[in-house]
Amino acid sequence: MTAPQTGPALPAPTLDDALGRLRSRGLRASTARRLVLESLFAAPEPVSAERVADGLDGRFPRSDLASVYRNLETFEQLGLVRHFHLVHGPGLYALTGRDREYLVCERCGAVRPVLPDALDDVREIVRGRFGLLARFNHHPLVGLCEDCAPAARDKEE
Amino acid sequence: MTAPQTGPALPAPTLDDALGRLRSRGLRASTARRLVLESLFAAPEPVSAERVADGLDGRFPRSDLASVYRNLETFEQLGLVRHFHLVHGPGLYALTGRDREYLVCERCGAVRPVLPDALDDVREIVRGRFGLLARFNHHPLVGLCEDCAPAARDKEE
DNA sequence: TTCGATGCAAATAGTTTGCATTCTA
DNA sequence: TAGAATGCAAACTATTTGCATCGAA
Repeated sequence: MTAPQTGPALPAPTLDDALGRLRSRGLRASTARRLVLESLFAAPEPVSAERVADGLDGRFPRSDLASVYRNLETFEQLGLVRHFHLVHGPGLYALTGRDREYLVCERCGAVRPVLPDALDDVREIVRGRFGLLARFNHHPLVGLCEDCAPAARDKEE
Repeated sequence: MTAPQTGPALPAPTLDDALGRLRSRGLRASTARRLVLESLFAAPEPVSAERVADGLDGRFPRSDLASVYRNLETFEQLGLVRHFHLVHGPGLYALTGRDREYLVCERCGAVRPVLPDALDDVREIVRGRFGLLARFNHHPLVGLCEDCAPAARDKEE
């Protein structure tokens, strides 16, 4: 298992910028990598590796899924990309510089992205009490949304 | 997909109690089910389905993994069992009445179980601000522990 | 004597790895 | 042209499902 290197989160504003970052580290700006990056720049929302491999549902040529995973990991190590997990489904990838934290309903799956500072006071409580620096950008804060809480309460007590 | 029924969380203090609960719902107290319950009563810590199938690493006779999953789900619907996910690895199962919430370090995997009321003020903030009833018993509160926070900060900024 | 439950095998989702081939620097 | 990256297949982890058989009530 490779050490979990998150990499410095230095967003690349343009595709050429990102390719330049690759080259400057001695990595190669291959067609396959360009394709993945194009998809990420084109996607308004975080996307799964599979959607990237599908060329964003056909908007770009297909690429190999295994290579997409490898390349997304490379980009993540360079700080170009971040990925996170919602409760269900595949991991989602997005360019850095668009970072959010996520709240998810474990019952209906509803996702709510929030700006990181919206949870700073929570972070402060958890850090003070348990010495843990809480982060909700890679794994979300999970709970029950207003629609689901009543139904769940009935079943539980 | 079956509707996510959590079931009323009524702990069964003894094995016979749990078997009785099965019978009272018209379900059968089979040998396989007895075996799973024995493992859960014998385990001091939450256990994976695989460890249960292995008879708690040989302390009990083996059982079929698929049946173990089926039975754990049945028990969960009866409110006898709860399961939760840490960041890595399989889901973990434990008898109800031992409920905890979990804090996990996303970098080193360190797990810290806490009593549910230790996070009540966090719950209150999140509910007030986002209308989400936060729960950290099924999916943990994830962050960086004191050992890992400095290393991660270096790589990220 | 019924259904409910079992055990085996096979399928599933998401992701990773091995390896011969291809392409970039 | 050397070594990085690709593409395909195969492995992998955790879990679920189909189905013929078995067994508890």
